Amino acid sequence: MSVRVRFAPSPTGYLHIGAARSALFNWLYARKTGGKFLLRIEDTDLQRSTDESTRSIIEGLEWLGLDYDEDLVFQSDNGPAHRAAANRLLEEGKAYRDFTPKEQREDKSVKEDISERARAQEAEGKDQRSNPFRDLPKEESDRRAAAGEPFAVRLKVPNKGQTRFDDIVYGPQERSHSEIEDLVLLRSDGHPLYNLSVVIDDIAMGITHVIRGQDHLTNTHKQILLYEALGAPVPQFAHLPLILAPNKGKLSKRKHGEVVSLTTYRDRGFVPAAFRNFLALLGWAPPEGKEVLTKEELVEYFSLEGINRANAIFNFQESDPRRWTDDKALWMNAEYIRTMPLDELFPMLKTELRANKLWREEYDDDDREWFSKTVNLIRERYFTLKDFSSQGRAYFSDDFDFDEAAVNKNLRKEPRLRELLNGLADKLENVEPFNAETSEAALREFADEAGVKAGLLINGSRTMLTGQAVGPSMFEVFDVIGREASVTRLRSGIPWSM
RNA sequence: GGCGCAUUGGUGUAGUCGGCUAACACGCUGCCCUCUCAAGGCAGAGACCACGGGUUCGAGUCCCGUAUGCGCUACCA
Repeated sequence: MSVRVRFAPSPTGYLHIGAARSALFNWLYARKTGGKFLLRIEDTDLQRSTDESTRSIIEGLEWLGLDYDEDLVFQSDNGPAHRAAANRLLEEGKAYRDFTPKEQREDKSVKEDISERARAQEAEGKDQRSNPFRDLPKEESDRRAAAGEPFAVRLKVPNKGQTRFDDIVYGPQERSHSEIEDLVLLRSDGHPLYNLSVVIDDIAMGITHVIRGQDHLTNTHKQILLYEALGAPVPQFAHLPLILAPNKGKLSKRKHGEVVSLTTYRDRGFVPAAFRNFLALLGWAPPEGKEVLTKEELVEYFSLEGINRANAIFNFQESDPRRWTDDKALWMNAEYIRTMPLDELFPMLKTELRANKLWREEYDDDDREWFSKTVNLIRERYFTLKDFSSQGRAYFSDDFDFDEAAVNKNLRKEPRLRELLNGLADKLENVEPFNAETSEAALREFADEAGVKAGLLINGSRTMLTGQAVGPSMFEVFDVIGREASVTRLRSGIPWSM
């Protein structure tokens, strides 16, 4: 039987990186096994679900390069099927109507509520199975329902026995039925609940392997009970360790802000392949230790068995702007930027430069060679695509800012420098041809004549030409900026009047 | 409260059937290179493998217990 997996997010906000990682693992497994990767939007919570969120999920997957097969499924379209399944179980006596009035519950105190109820139940000697309606005769149940009395539908969990399954990641799992309550399938307003919906939809979609977050590990037993009640084959399960915040708590938008949202990485200049690569390494390790892997290599090496069981911490420091996200993610991105084929980098650069009005169409044809050379020169020290339009601005435009610290360090320190740099400009004006070698020779010669260290002129030039104190080899910069612009910039009065 | 899962340097992980002087990557420190910053090269710091006990000639690896963290326990998803 061929593998069918799915990614089933609920569209209640941005795509969380944890969810993105689940999607990745599902996708990898499908591609590895030649199976299908399906996408289902779990939009049954109408209040919280938005179209915008659905769009961002689809865009996010696309950005990561995770293409899905077959048609997109909206869970909300399957409401009737969910209800029909619940009613069938009711007919077959595998579920029952619970006429207990619905309890109002405050969302914030659920956790305490649960504990309190559990303690109270224990004190009264009740167990999960103590529901007065569990064994209500069918006729009476039918009569009360017909009379219009509201009811929820609950699964009749067997008193004795246990469910067991072999999780591909976590190994054999066993849970006694006595630990499982009679879960609600249908609310009293007829709305199907999560556990029912997933199971029905997974059956309908022919899912063979359920790969999802570890937060569903214990609930899996309930779902297995449903598969069995429904007479459907139980899929294989593989639960993934969770991704936690540095304090080992939940990674949430409210607490941690934009770091958890996938779109942030797109917007802040990540190369999709780099982020995908980083994500794959959270909870999984390639068998041979090589960590920088192409999409194809990820598919080749991936296996569910290789997934780690302990939760991973997403390591970032909110207080430090340089560590706004995980160090390794940033490193991975830089690694991709400086080593990936230019052909693949160009489209991303085009988008980035265009957004900042730094793109010129000639970069695609006449100036292609110059553009390649320039990008190659500067990409080595950049971490994100954004750096090309910020730190790299001076390479693509004459209109750039001077970094004040750089001006202080490289220009103001030496009073004669303004005059010297003007002299250098005069000298460079007559260098023929103008390139890295000749500009170097000219600069060194000029330094000798003036009796100053070459470094003084080099560093000064760097700041005059790029506005910064750091950057590539100065002579390469002269070459790339060109004679005309170099000379003009050397003579500029701007930094001197700052 | 109950149940489940996890626990290897700051972080991500590797450690097959028990032999480890505990490996790799990121980060960190220093040196080299050098016109700066990176990259690269080299060197290094950092883990009594959560703790306690047991089995064994020998335990990160097996068993039991404890602690801590996380998850689930909803007419949320």
